[in-house]
Amino acid sequence: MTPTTRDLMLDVATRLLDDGGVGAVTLREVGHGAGVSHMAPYKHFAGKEDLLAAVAARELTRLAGRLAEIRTRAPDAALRAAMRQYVAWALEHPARFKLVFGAWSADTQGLGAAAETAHTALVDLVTRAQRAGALPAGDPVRLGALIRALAHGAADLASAGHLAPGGKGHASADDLVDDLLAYLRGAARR
Amino acid sequence: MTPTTRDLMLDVATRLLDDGGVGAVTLREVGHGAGVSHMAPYKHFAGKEDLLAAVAARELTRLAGRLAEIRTRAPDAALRAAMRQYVAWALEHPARFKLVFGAWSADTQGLGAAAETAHTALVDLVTRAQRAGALPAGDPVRLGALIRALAHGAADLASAGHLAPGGKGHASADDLVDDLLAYLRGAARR
DNA sequence: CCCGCCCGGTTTACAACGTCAACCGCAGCT
DNA sequence: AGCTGCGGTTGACGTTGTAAACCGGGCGGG
Repeated sequence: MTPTTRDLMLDVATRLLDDGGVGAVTLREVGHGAGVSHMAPYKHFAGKEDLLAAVAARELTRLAGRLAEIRTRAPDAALRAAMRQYVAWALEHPARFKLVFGAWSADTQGLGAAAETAHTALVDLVTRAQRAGALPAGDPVRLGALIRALAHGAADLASAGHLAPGGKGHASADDLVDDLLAYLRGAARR
Repeated sequence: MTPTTRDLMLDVATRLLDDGGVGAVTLREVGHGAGVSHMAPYKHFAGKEDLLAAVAARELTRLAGRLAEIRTRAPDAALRAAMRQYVAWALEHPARFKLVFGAWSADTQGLGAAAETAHTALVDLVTRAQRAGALPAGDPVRLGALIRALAHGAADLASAGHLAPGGKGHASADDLVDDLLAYLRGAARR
């Protein structure tokens, strides 16, 4: 089917997000970009917050979907691939990243549900890696939180330009993820 | 000496930041809160960005100062204390945290210099911990980046409410820092 | 067949914000 | 005394989020 006006608005909002940050998303321009008036968005969203929440939910769902695809690979490589995917996405779309993983004012739009799905997928990857001997034993939820927190922090710092102030010890976000997984793999063999 | 109008404005801006996020900091209200008109801030700052950069620089300098105090403790405990300080500060003042560690448009106000100071302090702590056998060998800059990235990510996720969706595997940001340091301490003994 | 209703859309209006421009009084130096 | 610059003011403008009121057309019930 031809895309609904609502979906068009989501697309426009996402594009604005990408080349100007959250502040550059203007309801008026979303309307105009979708070929309607500046008030039309209110017919589909309760307000700006709600629009952004819808964008975030769609992005999170897509991200979770790509994580799910990765699940079909070998357990030990899958986790690393998933974290690289996460980091690469964050660096390529910093504004989407900040929106999706920023504070949500309202739990509208099934944002929580999408997050739950992504979280479950990660825990699954961790469990499989543990069984493959690539991660130490222990609560997979907690281990997943550790890995995710590192990937998140590395991506956030890198995207803000706060990694590698000097050119010498230049560790990229990917490098940090690899470092952590290497240490954890070492801990598994003991 | 009695505080200058400029410092008053920084205080007002910081307060607004704390109870409303970056979006709630209004130049007009900064002026009004400092007892002057809505245009007075422009006599001290080039614009809103510049004001926020000044606030960020002051906060970063203070944070670095507290890290420097910690340096006097025992090497192995100092690093953990520093990371806890970082996390606690982030959770107590989420808006300041996002401002200071968000993307800086302009490097005005000595923001870069303050960051360099804090970074140096961290690397120093890491080096001392390595000598004390609490961390594995390796480039201290890179190891510092790893630890900082984890603390940053854990604090950011926690402050956004994205840690521990289920009540059971509830790992706090502090817990994650402890986990990482424990794994690293284990890796040092090998 | 016609009537009324709702849905997606429009126009108009308003208040808040960042910022530009012009003006102003006073301290301090020449 | 007069000029200058700094900290301050008032007023205006354009942009934004949002409220309110209006409107046409498709559609289900009489």
